[in-house]
Amino acid sequence: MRSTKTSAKPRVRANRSSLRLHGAIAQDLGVQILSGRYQPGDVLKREIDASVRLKVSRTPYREAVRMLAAKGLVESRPKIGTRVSPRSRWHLLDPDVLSWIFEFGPDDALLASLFELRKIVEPHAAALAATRRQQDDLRTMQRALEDMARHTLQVEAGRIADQEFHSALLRASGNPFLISLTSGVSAAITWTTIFKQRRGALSRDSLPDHARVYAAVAAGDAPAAHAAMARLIDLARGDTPQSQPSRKRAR
Amino acid sequence: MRSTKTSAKPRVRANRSSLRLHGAIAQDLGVQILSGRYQPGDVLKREIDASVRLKVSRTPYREAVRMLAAKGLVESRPKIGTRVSPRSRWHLLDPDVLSWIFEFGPDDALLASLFELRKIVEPHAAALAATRRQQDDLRTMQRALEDMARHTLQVEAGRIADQEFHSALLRASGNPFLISLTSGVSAAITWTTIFKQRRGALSRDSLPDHARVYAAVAAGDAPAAHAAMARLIDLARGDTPQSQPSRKRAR
DNA sequence: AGTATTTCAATACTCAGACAAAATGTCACT
DNA sequence: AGTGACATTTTGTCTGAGTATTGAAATACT
Repeated sequence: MRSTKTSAKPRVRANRSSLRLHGAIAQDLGVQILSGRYQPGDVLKREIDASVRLKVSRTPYREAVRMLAAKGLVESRPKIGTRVSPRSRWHLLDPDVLSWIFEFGPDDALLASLFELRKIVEPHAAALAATRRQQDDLRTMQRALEDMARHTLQVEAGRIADQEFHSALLRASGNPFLISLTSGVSAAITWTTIFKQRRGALSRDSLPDHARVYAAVAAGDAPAAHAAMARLIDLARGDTPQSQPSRKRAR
Repeated sequence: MRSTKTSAKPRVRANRSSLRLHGAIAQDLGVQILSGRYQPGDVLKREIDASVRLKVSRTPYREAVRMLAAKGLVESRPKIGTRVSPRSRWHLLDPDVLSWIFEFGPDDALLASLFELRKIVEPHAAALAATRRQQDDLRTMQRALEDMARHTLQVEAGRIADQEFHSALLRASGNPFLISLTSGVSAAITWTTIFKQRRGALSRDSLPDHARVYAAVAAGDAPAAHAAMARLIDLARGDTPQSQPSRKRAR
C-alpha cells in the first residue's frame, strides 16, 4: 500500500469538459498506450485498483476500457486482465487513435507513412471525383478554395478550409470507404502545417495547386485530376521533416 | 405500453459465448444500425427502457453503446438520448463494422466500393512490398501460396490461406496504415468467394495470379508487382455481381 | 413585441457494493 | 505421469441510488 494518504493526484484530467469522464479516461489511457508508456503485451492494473488510482468508480473506467477495446488497442479477459494488443490490431485510422497519436507530439516516421497513404489514395480519389462529382460537391470545394484564399494557412480558419477541401473531394469520390479515410488525411494536413509553422519555414503557397485539382475535377478530367493531386501531395510532403522511409519510385 | 406480459423475448442472442454480454448487445445494435433498421438521426430508446427490453442490466448495455460510439455509429448526450450518427461518421473500415455490414447479407454496391478501394491500395502496397519485404515476409507469403494450392478455395483452410497471403503482403509494405486496412481486404475476399460459391460459378483458379504477384515481390520488381496485383484484383472483381458502385449520398 | 434570463424536466452519467462467471493454476488421486 | 476436482483471481453483471448536463418551456425585462 503506497501511502496514498492525501496525495490527491487528479490522475484523470477533465481537460475537455465535453468529454465525459469515461471519454477523458479513454483519452488518458489511449495516449499512454500510443506513446509507448504501455507496451503491447503489458497488462493494465486490475480495474479495481486502476479506478481507485484515478479516483473514479469502476463504471466509467470500464466504459473507457470498452472504448479502447473497440479501437483494437486492448483486450480484456477474466482472470488475465486487460492487456495491450499487438500493434497490428490497432485501428490506426480511427480518428481518436490518430488524434491520440499526435497528441503528445507526432512520430516523424508515422507521419511519413501517413503521407505515403495519401499519395496512394488521394490521386485516385481525385480521379474518381472527376467522374462522379455532383454540383454541390463542386460548390463546397469552391467555397473551401475561396476560404483558403481569404484567410491564409496562418489562421485556423484557413487550415480548416484546407481540410474541408480535401474532405469534400473524398466525398465527391462517392466511395464510402474513401470517405472514411477523411480523418487520416485531415490529421496529416494538420500536422504538416503545424510542422511548417513550428520551423518557421516559409510556407509554399499551395493555393494554385489546389486550384489545379479543382479545375480538373470540375472539368471531369480524371487523368489531370490524378496528376494534379499527386503533385500537390508531393509538394506538401516536401515540407515535412523527413520524407525518409520511402525510397519511392516514380509514379 | 404493449402488453409485453410474458413475451419473454430474449432479444439479445448470446450466439457467441466468446462475446461477453456487452459484445453481444453491441453486435445486435450494430447490425440493426448497419442494416438500416435504425436510420441516422434516429434516437434509440432511453437506456433504462432498452436494457429492460433486452433483459439485461444497464451496465452491459451502456458498455455496448460506448463501443458503438467508439466506432462512430452513435452519439449520446444527456437529455437527448443516444442517436445514430450520420453515415459520414461511421468507421466503415473498422473490422467489427465490416463484419456487421456483411452479417445480414452484403450490399452489392458496398462490396463494389470495397473492391474499388482494393484496386487503389493493393497494387501500390505490392509495389512497396517489392522494395521493402523481409525474408520472413516472403516465407509467409510462400507458405500461404502452398496452402492455397494444397487446399482449394472450396475449403475453409484455403480461403484463410488466401487472406493470409494478402495480409502478409500488406505487412510487407512496411506501412502501418496500409497494414491496418487488412480487415477490409479480408472482408472483400471472404464475401467474394462466398458469392462465387453461392452462385455456383466456376471459380477461376486464382493461384497463378497470386504466384505472379509473389514472384514480382520476391524479385524486388515493384512495377511488375503493381501490375500483377492490379490484374489479380480485376479478375477477382469480375466474379462479383456488379462492378459498378452506385452513387449514394452520405449525407 | 421581442429578447434575455430563469426554471424545469428528461436523460445520460457517476457512484457504491454485491454477486456471478470464466479461466488459470494447483493439488490430490488414480 | 496423467487426470480431474477445486481454489483463486480477475473481469463481467446486477441493483439502486444520486448527480450533471442540456434543451425547452416559462418568466422577467427592455
